[in-house]
Amino acid sequence: MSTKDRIILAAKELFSTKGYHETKVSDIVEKAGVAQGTFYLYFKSKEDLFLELIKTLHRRLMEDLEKYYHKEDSFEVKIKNLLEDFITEIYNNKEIAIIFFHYLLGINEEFKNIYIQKISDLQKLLAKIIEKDLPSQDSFVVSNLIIGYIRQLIFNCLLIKNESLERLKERLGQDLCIIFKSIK
Amino acid sequence: MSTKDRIILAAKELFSTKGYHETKVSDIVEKAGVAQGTFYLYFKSKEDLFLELIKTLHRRLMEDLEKYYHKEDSFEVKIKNLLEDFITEIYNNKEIAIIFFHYLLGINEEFKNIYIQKISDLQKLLAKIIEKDLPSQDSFVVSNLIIGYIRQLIFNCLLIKNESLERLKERLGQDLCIIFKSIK
Amino acid sequence: MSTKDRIILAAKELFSTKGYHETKVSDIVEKAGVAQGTFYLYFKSKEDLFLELIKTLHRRLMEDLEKYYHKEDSFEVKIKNLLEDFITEIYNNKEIAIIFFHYLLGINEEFKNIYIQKISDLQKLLAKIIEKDLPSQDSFVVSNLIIGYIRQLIFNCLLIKNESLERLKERLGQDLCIIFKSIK
Amino acid sequence: MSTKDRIILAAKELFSTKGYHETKVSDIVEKAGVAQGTFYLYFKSKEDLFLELIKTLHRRLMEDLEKYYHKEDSFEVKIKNLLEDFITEIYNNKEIAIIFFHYLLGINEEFKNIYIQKISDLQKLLAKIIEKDLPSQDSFVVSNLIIGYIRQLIFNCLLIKNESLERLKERLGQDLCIIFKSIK
DNA sequence: CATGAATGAGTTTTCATTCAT
DNA sequence: AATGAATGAAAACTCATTCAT
Repeated sequence: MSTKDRIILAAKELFSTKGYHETKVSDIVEKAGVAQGTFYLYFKSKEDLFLELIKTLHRRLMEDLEKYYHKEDSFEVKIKNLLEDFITEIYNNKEIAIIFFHYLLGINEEFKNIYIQKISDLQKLLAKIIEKDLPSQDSFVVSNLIIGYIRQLIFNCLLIKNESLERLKERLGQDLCIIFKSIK
Repeated sequence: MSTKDRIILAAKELFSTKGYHETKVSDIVEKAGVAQGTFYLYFKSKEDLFLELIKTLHRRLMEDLEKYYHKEDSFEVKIKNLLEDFITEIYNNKEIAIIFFHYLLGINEEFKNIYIQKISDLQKLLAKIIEKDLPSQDSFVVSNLIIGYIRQLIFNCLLIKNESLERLKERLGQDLCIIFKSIK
Repeated sequence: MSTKDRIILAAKELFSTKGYHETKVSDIVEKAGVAQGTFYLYFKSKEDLFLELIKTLHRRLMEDLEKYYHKEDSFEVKIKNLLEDFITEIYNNKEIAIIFFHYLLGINEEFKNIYIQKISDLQKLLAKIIEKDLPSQDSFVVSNLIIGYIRQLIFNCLLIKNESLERLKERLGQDLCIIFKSIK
Repeated sequence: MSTKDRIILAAKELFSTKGYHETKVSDIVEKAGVAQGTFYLYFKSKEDLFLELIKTLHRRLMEDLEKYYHKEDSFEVKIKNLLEDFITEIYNNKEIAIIFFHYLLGINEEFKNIYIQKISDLQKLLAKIIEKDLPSQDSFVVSNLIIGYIRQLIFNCLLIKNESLERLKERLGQDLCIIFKSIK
């Protein structure tokens, strides 16, 4: 693995365990097995690395959603597939997902604004996708509920219980029944 | 207002705007209009004050819920009254609610564990309350969904839009219809 | 002596001995007998303290010159008194004078520009003062020579030989004879 | 141009623009278009390169002066030719001249001593040359004034205005008239 | 000869906390 | 009770230098 990847891996794990401020650059480089200065060959600052992680996940989640914008499946099938893709991406980037959905908001004002912006991007795109099947006001409420649901799933299944991807999809299947009942 | 209250008021506002780490003791005392040393007459440390805020809100929310444990109303009436009381308490302690539900988890490992403990206390009590009307497995899922819903409400209505208590209750009423559809 | 003055005194001596970059904040606080953090109670940064020293001396030298702008003495008397006042001020702020006239230019680009600006301020004011007695082109050349002479005096008498104020004035007297010969 | 010369050229320009400390080895190699490690094939250290530049200019200036030690021209002709050679050498090594005459003194204690030593070498040789025409005490004062004059010329004409060699010699001619008036 | 990734000692700066008044 | 000057440990970041390729 490249030096840069070793640093990223160490950072992801530490940020998701200890939070942003309590993760020192010295923790990261120690875990990555490189010298302090090496960190700054690859990242301008601790903040720079942190935002790179956040932005990468955000871009991927957006791309995952975009693929569904033109899909012509039935509402329930589309939502089911979309959410399965979404939580697969999240599962494959557990640590950053935890950081993104649960830590980012409380770090400082700058990051708070980034969180609000990025979460609203996701929510709006989701709303646009389901607008074809629901009136626009409802699509907004539902997209909001879905984001909240995903966030809760990350907390319960990844942050607390560290469940497998299979278990995650299983839960999703069950919960979708309830959700569909409520919105149709 | 007493000196201690002035410090608490300043701290609540700053923590909820800037987060825990970015709020300096010097910011708090400046906003409270007292000297640096005065802070330590009333609080052992910055952490001590922070936890006092968190614990106070948590205790109040628990007390609000407990009152409903022995209520014999119908499920829907009980839940509706309970949530109205709950969000009223939250509204009256907006800043700490934001800190509690959105910031606490990401500060450090110690606070993460406190968050997990306290949020699970709330959720379990809620589950116990609705267990009378629902099978225990469902009560767990529903209490979980309700906490997630409340959290989302705090984010959208208090943190981002800063809406009034009336508007909050209005939304709650509308959303409960959907929620009840899904759980019955 | 106040803490701030102790820091300033230590800084002046160290900057004038070791230069700006080789003087560490840790050197200054050690010499001043205060803790590292104390430095930052009084100065925003090392640069901030350095510029405060420079600006204070520059302001004083400008004020010394300004007093002569409206004096109606003969050219030779005026110049003699003016230069005596000037070198007295310089003598009383030896260390900063050495920093100002000999070190400032070579520290970095920012300080280079400050030096060019401030030395040109002094030179222009001096030129204005002697313009009454000399044609404007000559006044420019002469003020330039005088600044150069003062600079050389600081190097030889203060930086290398550390001579007394009396010896400095004595030299000035002798040298002025030569200078007057050349410009009249 | 050889790799070594490319490094020297880059270093000269950077040192004379930004000063010693603010010029990083990474700046030099980037400007020279070579790799970081290549620097150390040709120079033991940054200091080593810097001193090589300084010593080379100093040796050349000393050699320029030495040629006049046995010249039997009249005082005025000798001084005029000598200074023309001197400023031609300086003009051809502008950047190092600026570093030598204006930056070296303020870098650190080691370089300060080197400056004092080298400038005093130059001044003493100059004094020896003019001792044949002037009493020894006067020769010292005059050599001192000449060095001060040269320094001022470098500041005004090379560092600030970047004038041509022709313009430099023109000024020298004019100024020498004044200087000769004062010392004879 | 040349490279450039890696090093780690060294520096500035921050800030929670203390304590004499 | 209240002050606020002083502390010093701890953190982010820099950069001259090395060395395996």
